[in-house]
Amino acid sequence: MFGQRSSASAVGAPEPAAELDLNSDLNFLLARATALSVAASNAALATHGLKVRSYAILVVAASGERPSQRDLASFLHLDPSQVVALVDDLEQRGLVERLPDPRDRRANVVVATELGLATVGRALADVRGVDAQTYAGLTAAEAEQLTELLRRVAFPD
Amino acid sequence: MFGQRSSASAVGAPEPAAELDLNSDLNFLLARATALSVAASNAALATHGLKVRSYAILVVAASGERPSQRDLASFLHLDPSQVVALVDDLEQRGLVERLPDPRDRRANVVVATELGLATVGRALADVRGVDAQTYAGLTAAEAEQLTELLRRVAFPD
DNA sequence: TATTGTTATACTCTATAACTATA
DNA sequence: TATAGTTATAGAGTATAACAATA
Repeated sequence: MFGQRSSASAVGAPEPAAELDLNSDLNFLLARATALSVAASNAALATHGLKVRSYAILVVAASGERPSQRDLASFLHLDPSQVVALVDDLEQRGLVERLPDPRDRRANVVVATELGLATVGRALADVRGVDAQTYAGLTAAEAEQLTELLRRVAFPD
Repeated sequence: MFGQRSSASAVGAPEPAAELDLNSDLNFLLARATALSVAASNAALATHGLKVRSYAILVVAASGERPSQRDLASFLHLDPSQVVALVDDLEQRGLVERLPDPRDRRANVVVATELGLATVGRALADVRGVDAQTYAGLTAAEAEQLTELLRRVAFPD
């Protein structure tokens, strides 16, 4: 069902509006592709005790950027109060540290520990593994193309 | 912050792993683009008392496909128990009807009413309006290209 | 025996407001 | 006066198991 639009409606049924085809709807395709991506990523991350949100925090903490919790919140589109809980969890497991920001005594800088760096490296490899399945329908060039188009949507500037 | 990778880390900081750049990560860009899309769509749909999930149900109900609740669940990646609540809401507001499936007395077929068709038409127009903003960074050809690439990811067959 | 719709339940995710300490 | 982190809480979204009617 829903593979292609039926060319004729059932006799007597109210006429459906024209362009009501979710298979061509960017919002719908985006949501569905993301659902597959998140499910696959979470499966790959479960081995490491991570989910997409905690993994994203860990990746940025391991990037060398030394983000504050506020930076993490705005970059990852999370509420600051959610970052607290996520960093709490990662810190208790020894994957990240909260370090004082020398330039603002209100702020914490979140940095991955050595264990955190090792963990994110292994997690990344596993995510790449499931990505091969998730994006199996695309060639490498198409995946690169998709990345560029999505970047323009995700970061409108 | 995070606009481009810093070329040099702070002295003495642990060396970050190489390809830890979320700005090039398909999973991350997909999630972020979807978050923007959902927020914009929900804002456009609020006027009509809809959100993306109830809107999706209504769109399929208005498509002439005459889906069962089970069809809706699998196509929209929802649990059948969620479809119950969503269809309840739409039915109570007179936007869809549950009709008996002549070929299976267990199943309901979900069909948009005349009011539902009118509503989905107006909602669609408003969603198209915010889409112009959401995808403003893309030309029409690029949006079409993105649609095709996402379709291959969202429907792996 | 399997499937459709349904109910109940719990768990995750997300959003909001208020507080404290610093700026 | 505004901002960073925190706490508490409620709402939305999601997942699971079990049940009655029907296949």
